[in-house]
Amino acid sequence: MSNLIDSAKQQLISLVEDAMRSAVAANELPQAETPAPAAEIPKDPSMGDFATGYAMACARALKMQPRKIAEILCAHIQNAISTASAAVIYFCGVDVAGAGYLNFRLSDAWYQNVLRDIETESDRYGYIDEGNGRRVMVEFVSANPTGTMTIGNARGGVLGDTLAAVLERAGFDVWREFYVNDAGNQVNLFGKSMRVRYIQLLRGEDAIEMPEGSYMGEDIKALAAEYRELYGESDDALSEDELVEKMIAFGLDRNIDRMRRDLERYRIKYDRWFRETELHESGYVDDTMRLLTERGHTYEKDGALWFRATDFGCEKDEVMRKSSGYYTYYAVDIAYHRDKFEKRGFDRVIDVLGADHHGHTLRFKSAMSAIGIDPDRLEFALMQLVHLLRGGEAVRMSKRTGRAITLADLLDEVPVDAARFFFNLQKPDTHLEFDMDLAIRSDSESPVYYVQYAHARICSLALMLESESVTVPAAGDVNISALDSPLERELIKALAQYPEEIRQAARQLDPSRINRYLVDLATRFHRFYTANRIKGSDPDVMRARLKLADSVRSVLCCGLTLLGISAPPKM
RNA sequence: GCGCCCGUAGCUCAACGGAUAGGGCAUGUGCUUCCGGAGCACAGGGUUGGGGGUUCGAAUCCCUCCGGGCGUGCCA
Repeated sequence: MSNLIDSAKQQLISLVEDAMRSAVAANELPQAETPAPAAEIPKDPSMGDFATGYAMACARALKMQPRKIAEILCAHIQNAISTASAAVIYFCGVDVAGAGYLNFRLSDAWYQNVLRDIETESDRYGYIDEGNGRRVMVEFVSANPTGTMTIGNARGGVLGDTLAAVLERAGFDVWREFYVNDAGNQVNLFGKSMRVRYIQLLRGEDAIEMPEGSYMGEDIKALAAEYRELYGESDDALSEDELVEKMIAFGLDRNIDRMRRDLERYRIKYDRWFRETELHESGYVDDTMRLLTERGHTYEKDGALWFRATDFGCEKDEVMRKSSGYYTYYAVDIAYHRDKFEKRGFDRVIDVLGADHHGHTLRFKSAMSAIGIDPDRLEFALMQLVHLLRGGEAVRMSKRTGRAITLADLLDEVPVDAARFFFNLQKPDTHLEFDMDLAIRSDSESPVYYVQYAHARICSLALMLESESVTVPAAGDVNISALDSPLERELIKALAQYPEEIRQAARQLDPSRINRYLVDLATRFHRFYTANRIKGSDPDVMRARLKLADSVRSVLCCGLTLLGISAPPKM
């Protein structure tokens, strides 16, 4: 449960605040309303491990030169540092730089604590208690069961799954859910399309035409063929409605089963596959519409039931129940989200959606307000769509044409480790270009191998030293001053950054931070490892460096595990 | 038309409002009697789409224009 980056920042802020009070008390600085100090990490470590531009921020309020303010504060902080107990103070020095920056140097105690935390927390390192056990549901993929999953679902799957993993480590009680749209127009069309293909199989292509708007994909033909194999040819005698209904049940079961298998292959497992039909059958949609009406948020027009969405800032009102008597997807989704919050008691709900659904966000929040649920409890992780390239050309994705590259195709060609890493390398709100050809030959090029290689390298080093009776020492036995080069200090700081990355990833709903962090950590390790011999060094130095390397191994393993990627000891 | 997202090196992406805007790929030059060369070091590459504004300080916030993506259904 440690976060030494954050602890150091807090301590820095306290030191600055105390110094401010002391300086005012000593009449060195005037009493004034000043902004709260903020700690930052300079890009260039030669400017300190931590810094604050507080003196600059105060210049206007104090009507003094920032540099002068900084010098006064600096003297008080130096005094505080020198009189504090070495065991609890994270800084060993502070100085004034530039226009008025206060630059802080970390103490040996801080560095030693980093290694100690990684050792004691082991595979739980990076777990923080930001969530305090609050229950959060992450709903993701939720692909339409009338078709196959696409490359876009490959990105959404990794985003949702790793976001859930990040939230777990941030201290939330996390639930993964897949919403199955197994009712409505699309499903009906799906059944009708299958029926026509089935009849064509029995009586020939010319016997019956695919109606306008049908699902034209090969997958529908394949399902019809499977159906024929299972049930024979006698179902030709059923009425159209009977046959369609039977085919829907059959087709959905097949497709959902396939999705489940493909996702498991992709290392994604859900706590629940929630069926839309359940909301209809239990009467919960009716009940939710009744609630909406009771609260005065609906009206009838042209034979349809409308939701007064404009009362909540939407552009226009929305149909809840069509004049045909059927509910719209939107009405059902309102009931579904009410179920998440009211029936099942989740504190937060995060929906992972493709950016083409961004128009939903305000509508959903409005509906939550309308039924008395705080809309801030519902959040959206929007993900830009994937542009798939093959042979240098864009591949269009369409369920209807069946020309799309599916998730299953992807997994046939690209190793799961690489796919999971690649799709989560960029922030969700950037368009992602996925070059199939590049991914396939990515064995040695993908950044995932770079990270795994660092891990494997350390494992084999430890193994080799062990054969010479050199084992990894305990953190308390490490002479931290033996790790005094900039590369080593930077590497330890990078290790300390991991819990902070989890926190930021959880706050920003951006798990791709972890991927970039791991690449950065691996880079720092490779640099350190190239520059510093371990085997054959002075025993004190060797043991300290070995401990450092082993700490890197441990954190790389934590991060890769979080991402659902293997951390092999050999490659 | 209106709304949301994006525009950073040849390509692809980073950068709590902070100091000289960084990494990867690609290009060029080097590094192995020694712990894994799937690695490392160095180099070239930029008016952060244009123009205003806010302030000690802007890739970041505000306005405006340009360019791209996506929405804007009694589809889901």
